[in-house]
Amino acid sequence: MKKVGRPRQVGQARDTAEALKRSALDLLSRNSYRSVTIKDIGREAGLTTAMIYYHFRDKNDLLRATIEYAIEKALTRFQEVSENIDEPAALIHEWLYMHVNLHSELGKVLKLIIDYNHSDVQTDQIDEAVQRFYGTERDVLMGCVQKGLETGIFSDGKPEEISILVSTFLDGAVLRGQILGETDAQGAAAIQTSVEVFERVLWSALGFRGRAALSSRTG
Amino acid sequence: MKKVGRPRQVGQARDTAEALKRSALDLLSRNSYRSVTIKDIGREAGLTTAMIYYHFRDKNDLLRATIEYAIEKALTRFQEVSENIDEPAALIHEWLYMHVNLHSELGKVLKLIIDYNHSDVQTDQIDEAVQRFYGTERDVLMGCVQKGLETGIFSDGKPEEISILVSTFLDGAVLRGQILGETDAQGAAAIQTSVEVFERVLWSALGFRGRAALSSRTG
DNA sequence: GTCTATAAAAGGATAGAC
DNA sequence: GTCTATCCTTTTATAGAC
Repeated sequence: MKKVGRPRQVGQARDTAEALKRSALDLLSRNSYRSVTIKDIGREAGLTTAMIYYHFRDKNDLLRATIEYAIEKALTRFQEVSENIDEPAALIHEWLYMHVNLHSELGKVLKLIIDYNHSDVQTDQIDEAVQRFYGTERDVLMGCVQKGLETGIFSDGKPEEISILVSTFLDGAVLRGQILGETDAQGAAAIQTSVEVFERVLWSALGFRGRAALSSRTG
Repeated sequence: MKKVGRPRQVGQARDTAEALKRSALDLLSRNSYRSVTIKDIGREAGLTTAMIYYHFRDKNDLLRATIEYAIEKALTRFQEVSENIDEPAALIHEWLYMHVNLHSELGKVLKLIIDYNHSDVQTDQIDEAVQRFYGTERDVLMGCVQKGLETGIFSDGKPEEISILVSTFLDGAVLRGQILGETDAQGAAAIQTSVEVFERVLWSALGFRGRAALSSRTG
């Protein structure tokens, strides 16, 4: 069922819709859904409110599109990291520090998910995107532990449990970055410290004894 | 400068103000500040909107009072736990499981703090209350580690680092409880699992070898 | 201390011109 | 595809009776 006929300025349209989503993401990561107005979003994108209703059904629809946009962008990052690293300990290491480096982006996603969960807007589409988001993390982490146990570099830990442990901790770390550091540097520093400590503790929980080689690369 | 003269129905007034704060807390823990209306809060408390303006300056003032109210209640709980337990490992254990048992209350506080941080309402009073909240946790945890190292039941770990590790993790756990379990049981289960795993990992990080005696009490 | 009624402002949404 | 102008609803806040 492909759309035919003349696609008039369709490139332009996509740009505008995306500009609106970017503006919405930016504003929604700093303020709640209800406190960000249609006018705010339009102004931020250099457009008027009417344009939002041309590209989206209503404000809720823009929220849906924005959350999906943010999650898909984050998932792309997730894949870039996880596809290029085979060695389990190295991948976990990268996973942890990806959260330090991208704490600002990931903080926005987390903030949006929290906001969405506490809003009256509930759609299957977003629910699935959120599930995909956390599911990907779970798959990556469980896969790492599993593989590490098989190859013998890890001697301890259940994949399911470690996965929950890590992703719960990282949620906390990213959240702290959001709560503490309004100034970006402060947030980054807070996350960095806690992740460093956590990594050491994690290696110990996994019975991993080769961290010196890894941490010299990034730390 | 003490107020004298007849304090007409002053007890009643305090009750009403507190009822409003309780209603506000309840609604604000499930919805954002901007999406909760003055009318909602009034209705929840069985009163009209005008009463809010009798007891509080405006909506922002009610938010401020509500956050302080929630934080003070949580701090009271914190003290109840930390005052009655001397042994460091037992106190840390209780601290962790307090977050499981009170995940609903603490989730509300966390939600309010996040909301406050992302609102345009910024007051020194609340900032101080938030600092006191996290400061208390920090003091308790650092105190435990310090004492444990001195008495020799812990053989490893820096107080500052462990404190950051634990409180960051617990933020994540409580947040997960909020995100996942709209149903209270689900949230509790999710937190419980992750805290159990974390506790084991933590004892290992502290070089603590007596956990069997402790976990049999609560686990 | 509490209510009813209402003013005043803000926000979401649409119609119609270009 | 985009803008201007505007309508309608919701929400905050106040005045005044009881």
